[in-house]
Amino acid sequence: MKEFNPDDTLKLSNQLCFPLYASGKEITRKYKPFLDKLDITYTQYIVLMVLWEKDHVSVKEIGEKLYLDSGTLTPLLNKLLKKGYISKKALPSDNRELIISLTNKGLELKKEAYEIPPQIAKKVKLTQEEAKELYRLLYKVLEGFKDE
Amino acid sequence: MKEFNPDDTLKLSNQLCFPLYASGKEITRKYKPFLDKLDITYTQYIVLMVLWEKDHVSVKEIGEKLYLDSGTLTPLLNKLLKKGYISKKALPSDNRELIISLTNKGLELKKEAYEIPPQIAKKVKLTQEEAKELYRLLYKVLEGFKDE
DNA sequence: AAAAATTAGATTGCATACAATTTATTTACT
DNA sequence: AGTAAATAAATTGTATGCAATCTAATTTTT
Repeated sequence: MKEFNPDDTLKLSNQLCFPLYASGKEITRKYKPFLDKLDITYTQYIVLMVLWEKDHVSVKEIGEKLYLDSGTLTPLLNKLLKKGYISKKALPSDNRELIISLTNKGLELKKEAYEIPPQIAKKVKLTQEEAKELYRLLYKVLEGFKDE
Repeated sequence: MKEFNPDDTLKLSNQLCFPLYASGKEITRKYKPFLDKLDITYTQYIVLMVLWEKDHVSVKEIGEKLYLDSGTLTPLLNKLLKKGYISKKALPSDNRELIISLTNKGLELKKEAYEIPPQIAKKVKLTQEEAKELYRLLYKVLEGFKDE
């Protein structure tokens, strides 16, 4: 029978957090060569993904979907604006809300992005079932964090 | 039978990458209140974890274990040095290598860190089996990335 | 041994992240 | 209506994270 050693809990190899942190970092890195061609970053890409799925959303809504706050989004949206992919407009019924919309150029970009997910999927060496289970577990972690 | 729609691949909800990115970000955020008490950040914490497990390692070795490069580690190690948790010394047999060692203060900090992993584990709402499977899958993703 | 190639860290520049604060606006309350 | 509370973004400050480049030291080649 193994003795319990408090040191063990502090081993990198015993922490779920570390592979979560590292794989999150590494997978976004895999996107870089593909996103470089579109001249956008990973975070800009997921913001565009939100818009491609549903146009005309507030900064707040983008932030909720992506777990990002205005400190990250404000400058990032300004970059997308400068690149001509989005436009901003205050909501008439509530001037505090800023509605983000895709420009034609931003919409066009979607076509070029189609190629990306399959290429990344190829790099992730999991079976269909494993990928599905990983997906389920990650969302369970994320959902579990919400009620605190 | 469902038709295949290319738009579907670009939905946030269909991408494994996004929950990986988001959960990695969110779980490190959960550490903040605990690490604030020790006056260290998450990245500083995992560097110390490497050292707590094996003292006197090179910057390169730390980087390999944590998937971080010198651009991240150099300034971060300088902060840990300033706080008095580590010391630096060039390897006599190879002056390019910088060996990082724990100070007594850095070693002492480990005792205060014992409490942290169990507290985080409590926040992750997974069963033991799920946590284990998630762990396995994440390492499989990380390992799969290595051979490219 | 001298030149070329490699390697370990440091540096620079750009892009997040996020806590905390501020500002403008809107809603709730008396 | 007038003030207080709440809300959405913007701003500020600190800490990564990484690509690209640079520098010094070491190894490999010729």
